[in-house]
Amino acid sequence: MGKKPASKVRSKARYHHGELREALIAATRQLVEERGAEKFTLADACRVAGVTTAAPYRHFRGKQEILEEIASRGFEELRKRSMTVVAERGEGTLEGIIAMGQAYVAFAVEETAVFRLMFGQEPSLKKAEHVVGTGHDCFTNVIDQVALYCKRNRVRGDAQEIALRLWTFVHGAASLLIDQDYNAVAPQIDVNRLIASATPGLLAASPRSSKG
Amino acid sequence: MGKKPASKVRSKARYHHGELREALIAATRQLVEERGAEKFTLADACRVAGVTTAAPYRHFRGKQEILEEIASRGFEELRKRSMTVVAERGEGTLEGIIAMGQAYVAFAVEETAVFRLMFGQEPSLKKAEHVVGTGHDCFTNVIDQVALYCKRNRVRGDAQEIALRLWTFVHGAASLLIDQDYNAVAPQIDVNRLIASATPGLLAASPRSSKG
DNA sequence: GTTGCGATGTAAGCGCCGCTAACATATGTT
DNA sequence: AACATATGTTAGCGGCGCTTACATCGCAAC
Repeated sequence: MGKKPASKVRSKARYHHGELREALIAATRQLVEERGAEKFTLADACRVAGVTTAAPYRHFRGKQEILEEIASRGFEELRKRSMTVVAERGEGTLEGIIAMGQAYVAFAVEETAVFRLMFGQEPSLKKAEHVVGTGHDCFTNVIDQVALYCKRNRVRGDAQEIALRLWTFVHGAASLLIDQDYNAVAPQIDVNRLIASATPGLLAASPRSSKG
Repeated sequence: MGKKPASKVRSKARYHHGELREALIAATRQLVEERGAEKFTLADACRVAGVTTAAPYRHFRGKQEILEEIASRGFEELRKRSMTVVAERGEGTLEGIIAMGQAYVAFAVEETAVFRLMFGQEPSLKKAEHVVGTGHDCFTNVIDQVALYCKRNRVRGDAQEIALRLWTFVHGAASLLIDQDYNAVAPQIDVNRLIASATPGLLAASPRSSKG
């Protein structure tokens, strides 16, 4: 009992971790992906990283700030994926645009918790400048592709509005899929096919709609 | 109404509340709408209802079960709204279907927190039978309208798939709107117009080839 | 009307959380 | 070597979800 400097099983019970910031981000990301962002506790992340629960406050203002960092990195990765996929399928083509949508959903499925953080309701995240900034860059990419498509195919219509339609649809698909809301209604749905089949209709110019 | 002789006037500090279950549901709904479902604490609801924090456990298994009840009632209200709006605009018409989508978004805007509960990721809600059931009924309504529309307009295509497309789009619009994700990209967006302009394209049968 | 009992509320308390303040240790510059 | 700073620890505050044991109420049987 009492105090003693007895070493633990750990090779070297360092007093200082050394890379605690990154270690906490990694632990948080893992735990959030496992148990969901709502059930995540900072204390658990501390245990994974092997530090006490007060340690994180040397690197982050609080729990929220770790989540912000993860969301911001998520936008960067999503943008990277989009650009990669479009480069493979062809800039400004229908196939490229469909592939972007499918990549969006794939990201949501593979990094569900990060995706939820990125687009969730947490108001403090909406105010974090670098989060909003990376998100905006991400969308600009879509507009560019749509504008190019419209130009090539002589589609009359605002590229921004068409891009918004596409984003809306694809985001809906991703949300309903990861929240398992399709299950009660169409458990066997193939979302990639759904996107491929809906995209052409969304890419058309706005029809003269009969008021709404 | 007054099948019960219970005193309507709040007498002084009764030991028994009398209608605690409903009072807690009401308090929860209010608090969740004010501060968000994640920040909501059962203890606060108890304070609003004027009881101790142990009282709810006579009526609910725990915090989660109150939220389930609210989600379930939300589905019922959403279905009611949908049916009302379609009855006004015309069964199986384009206008009726657009109006349903707009009603969906209106519900999400007016009852944001309830909407999030209904379609959120909380896994325990997905297992609650009456929640899933009412959600399913809600969607069946959409399929019926689309099927009727397709028959009248001789659209070849699976009504279920087309309904899924519509739901996907409209759910995406509602999500992006209430999570304020449009803000970083198109702050002035008119979602009702977006729905009206996108719906015709979504109602078409799956194209066998894109234009050109 | 009294009595007994189930339903419903309170009081007290456990373990966990986010966060803070004061203290201890490591790191690097001079 | 000595200090300044960065980084981790110990101890603790208030709050939460939930449980157990006790108090009170309402109603039915006698």
